[in-house]
Amino acid sequence: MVEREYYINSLKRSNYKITPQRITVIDYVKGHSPGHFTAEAIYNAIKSEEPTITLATVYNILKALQSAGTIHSLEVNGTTWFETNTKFHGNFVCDVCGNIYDLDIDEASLLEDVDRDGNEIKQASLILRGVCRSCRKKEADR
Amino acid sequence: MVEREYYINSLKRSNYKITPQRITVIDYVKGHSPGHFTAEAIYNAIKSEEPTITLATVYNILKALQSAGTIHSLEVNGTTWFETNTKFHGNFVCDVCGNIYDLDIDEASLLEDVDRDGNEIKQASLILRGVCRSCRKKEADR
DNA sequence: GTCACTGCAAAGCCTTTGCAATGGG
DNA sequence: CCCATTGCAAAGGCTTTGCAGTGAC
Repeated sequence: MVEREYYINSLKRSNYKITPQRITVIDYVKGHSPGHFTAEAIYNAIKSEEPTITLATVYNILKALQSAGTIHSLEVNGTTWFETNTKFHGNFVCDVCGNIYDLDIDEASLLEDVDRDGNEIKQASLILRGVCRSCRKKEADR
Repeated sequence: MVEREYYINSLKRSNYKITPQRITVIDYVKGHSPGHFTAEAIYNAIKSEEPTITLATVYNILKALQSAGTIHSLEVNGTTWFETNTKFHGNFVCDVCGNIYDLDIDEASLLEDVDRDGNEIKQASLILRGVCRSCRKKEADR
């Protein structure tokens, strides 16, 4: 598992300060990795531990973590999801239950043949949609 | 170029009615293909021709076209972009100028090795981010 | 001591909804 | 004719902003 220090050092390297609120968010996402989180879900999960924190602060922290390169984000149906898996992969979104699953995909083979046309690619995000295994099973049972 | 009839027939096949407003939107996106449009940009572009149309109606029409399978959408920085290119490809978003460019990518080679794990994949959307050729040129000139 | 961060409230942006009137099939 | 669609206004969901007070370094 990735250590708390990894997130802290990355923040420091990008000139962010280490606050208790940031530690709490780090511990939460680190403890639930790999996974996919909305700002609100994180807020609800940690507010008992950090009673004065607000949703705006959670957004602020997630932005800092993202800018430090330790988390990624993806947008699905108008809401932003964050994930600790920064290695390239596919995010499979189930249109039935809304869950998001990681799918292994080789970035090299994906991008090696791309005609970049002079553009500089810094990041790639693959979103797949469909029906997940468990929802297909439920449908079959009806 | 794809004909107007293609969009109209697709709508009919999905039991949508053909209204003047829908024709106007179809003609606009068809005439600007391939390209990437926000609902608001389409609304602004066509409101002189269709003076009573509202943004809500444009959203409604885009939803119908998407559900009929003739356009795709992607979310970037909180706003939805629509495109007529329904063949799989990468959408390269320039983080400097905000423009979106299509990149050819072979879907087969991308997905052939994926362990689908029982999930049914219906759609794939690849968003790439970075700095586009023309913005790199501008940066180099400074 | 300074400047970034927090907490709070309010605003902002994009998109959807509710509803009466209209018109396409 | 009927029901989907339109136009309008208002609401809704998610995210950001402004600002005073606090605290990390």
